[in-house]
Amino acid sequence: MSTPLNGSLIKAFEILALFDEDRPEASAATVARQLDLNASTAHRFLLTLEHVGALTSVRRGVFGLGPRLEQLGRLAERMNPLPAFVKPLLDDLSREMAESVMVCRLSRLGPVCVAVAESGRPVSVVVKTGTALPFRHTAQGKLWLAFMPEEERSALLQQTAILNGQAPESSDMEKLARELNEIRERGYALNLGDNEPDIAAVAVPVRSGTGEMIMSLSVFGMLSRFDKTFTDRARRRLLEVSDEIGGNFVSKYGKYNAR
Amino acid sequence: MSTPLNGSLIKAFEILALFDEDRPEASAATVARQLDLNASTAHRFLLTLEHVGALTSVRRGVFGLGPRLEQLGRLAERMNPLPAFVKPLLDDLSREMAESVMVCRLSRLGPVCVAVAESGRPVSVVVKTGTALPFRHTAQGKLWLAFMPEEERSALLQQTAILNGQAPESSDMEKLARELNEIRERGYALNLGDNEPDIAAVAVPVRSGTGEMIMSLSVFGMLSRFDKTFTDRARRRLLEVSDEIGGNFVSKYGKYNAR
DNA sequence: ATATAAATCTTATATTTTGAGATTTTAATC
DNA sequence: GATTAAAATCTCAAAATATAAGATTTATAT
Repeated sequence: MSTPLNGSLIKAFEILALFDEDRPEASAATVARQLDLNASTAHRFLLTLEHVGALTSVRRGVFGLGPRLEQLGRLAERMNPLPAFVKPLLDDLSREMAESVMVCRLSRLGPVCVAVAESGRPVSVVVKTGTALPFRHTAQGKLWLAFMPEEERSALLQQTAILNGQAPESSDMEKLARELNEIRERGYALNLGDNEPDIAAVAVPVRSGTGEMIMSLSVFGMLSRFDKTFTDRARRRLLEVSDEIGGNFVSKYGKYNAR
Repeated sequence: MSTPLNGSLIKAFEILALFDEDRPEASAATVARQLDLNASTAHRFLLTLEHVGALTSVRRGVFGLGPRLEQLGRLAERMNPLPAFVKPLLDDLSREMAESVMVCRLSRLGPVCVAVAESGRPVSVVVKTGTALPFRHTAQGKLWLAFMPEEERSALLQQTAILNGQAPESSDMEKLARELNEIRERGYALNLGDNEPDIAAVAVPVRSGTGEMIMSLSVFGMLSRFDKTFTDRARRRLLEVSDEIGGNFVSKYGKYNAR
């Protein structure tokens, strides 16, 4: 057969997978029970994971996720392969639509552009990779809000308001909630000059195999060029390409939750 | 002696430590050379790390950090032990100063309050953990800006400006640069009503063993109570406690880079 | 004080990991 | 096209380590 894998390492990551919001800490007894390991083996794994910084000792016998994972996680985010994967697809789509196209992942700052193909038109909108878009008033931002869990959306909107130094009006929140409902039903988001007067965008979700939104894919450009014919065509093409990205990226890179 | 550690797992994390900005990808040959491993062993580790999602295959034989690390990193950040560690120290200091005291870590949103001890005064400033402070005009924000690398500061200021929908004036930038220079020379930052008219704060860096800033420690309260005598005393005490936090936290949890 | 459960340590043996060597793949050169 | 060299990948017996049974220590409740 092919190269066998290292069983210890697999077990170690199974241990790391035990931690989540509902289980922020674990003891050797917990690990032993959950993974059907001998207590001594569980204890040794925990001590080793602590030694490498992946876990940290909360108190005697109890461990939580550690700083090394934070560091590696941040490094991994800065280096992920997504941009290289989608760029060729974006280039093709951009040529076809004769507008700029981008893919965004979610960050706490808002949807962050991770890959962009520019239209090459003399007058067009320029967005650089790494740019975070506002959640409110952009197609990408509203799309992410529409498809994220309610508690997360509330927390995020509150954070954004604090940063902007203003409290959201409740009538604004209701209007937004209605709009997000529409987006969920339609399956795409539109911006016709809401954020910047002359800028328009159509955005669709890219989904993982289990249906959750992992990226947004959008066409954007000058408002004057986004008539109904164009936006309908864009929406359809975007949804086709997003299916292609979702399917191929997942099969190539495994389940990839961008959030 | 005590419980022996699992050597395979240690080696796996040594492999993960090979990746950084200057080495975003690695092959089995690279790993074998860097860690003095047999090529087959190196190959097996890489395949196993890919299997668990810690690495991802960029192309045949070449791997980069993978999505599982991103997920674990984000989870770890949400659950780190820092708040529990510093809270008793903050409580003591808050009682001594008769003002509120907090520790912030850096996030892209700004310094985020991870632990706070409130003063218990009838009229005082309330900040909750999880709250992100603005970079501009707060003592904590300016402190972080002062001690972060130039490229990172520029990128961050640009991001913040985009989110706020305004471009920074160049005279503002020069004024800020002078102010950040002062902060670096003094070793602490002050806010006397810059952000909110009635709020004052003194903030100092907490450093790791290698000298980089890993947290900010600050006293904050009503401006009317922050005369020169108080701010001088606060600054001195903060610097003493920050040394204590930096030394103890690092020895307990290892090198902990909050950024 | 006693009892119990869990954390931690010890150590012989069972199991897995290792690495030498074989095979396959790829890229460069002629 | 053929040849060469380096690296990726696979195979399998020997070496090394991981495992787990059992002992000891610790903490908590009564």
